[in-house]
Amino acid sequence: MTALAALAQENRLDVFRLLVQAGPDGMPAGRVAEALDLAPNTLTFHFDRLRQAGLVTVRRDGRSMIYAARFETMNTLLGFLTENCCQGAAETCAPAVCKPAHSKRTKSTKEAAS
Amino acid sequence: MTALAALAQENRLDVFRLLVQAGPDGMPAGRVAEALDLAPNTLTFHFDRLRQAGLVTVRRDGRSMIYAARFETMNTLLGFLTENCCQGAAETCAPAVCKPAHSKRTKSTKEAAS
DNA sequence: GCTTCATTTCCATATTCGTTGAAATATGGA
DNA sequence: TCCATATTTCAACGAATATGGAAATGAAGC
Repeated sequence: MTALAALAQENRLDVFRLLVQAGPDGMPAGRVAEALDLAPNTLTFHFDRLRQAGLVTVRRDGRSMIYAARFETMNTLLGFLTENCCQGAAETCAPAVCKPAHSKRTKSTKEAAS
Repeated sequence: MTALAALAQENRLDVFRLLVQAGPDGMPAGRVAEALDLAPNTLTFHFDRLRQAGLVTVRRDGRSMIYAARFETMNTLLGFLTENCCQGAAETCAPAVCKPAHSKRTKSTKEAAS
């Protein structure tokens, strides 16, 4: 539910999409701010929401903060939404899966895919 | 986007789930209010949001208003979310589909499935 | 240690949201 | 016509949200 709410906001959805495109390596906050033309403090606010929802991870690299999408959570959300749709008839519903655009088969993506 | 926002609220999500369970024939507002223990005016507010998002339709039956889930819109939303996830690599992503639990193959559901 | 760069924290503000109570509207039946 | 039922409309309120400016924090380079 918090993941759903986190994505239900234009700017946050844009941020997440951008991070999905960036792939598992993520991308520094500053580049996101520049790409989406968002004030850095505003962006921090949205990052917090996304992180709280488990949709994003952060790590520090020098003075930059690198944010990256968590595909696992996105897949859980998609699973929840389809389950929601096909109550009691799961077999009639195709499962939805979210993978990095250019899969690098890292540890985390393997887990998410399993 | 409005569909995403519409579902990102506990009560509204519950309402939608209930309507999905109810299937294409839908269910009167009063029954929804009773099932979820929501005040009728509050419920109208949420129905409006869902309708605005195209997630729900209404028709009058006697003094009751019958609300029904629109699977088509839900499928569009799922499509959007997976597209969002598999940018440029759609073939690596399984499509998500939302169907009524007990498919009755009405005109509208056939359209949604196509 | 000082300065610069990247990001966050804090505080204020305007807006939107979800809910409620009271009154209005529409339908069906006696 | 009068009444009961089902739902909506309206006005109001507190809470949460999104955004902005100013100051603080942390890391790197001189």
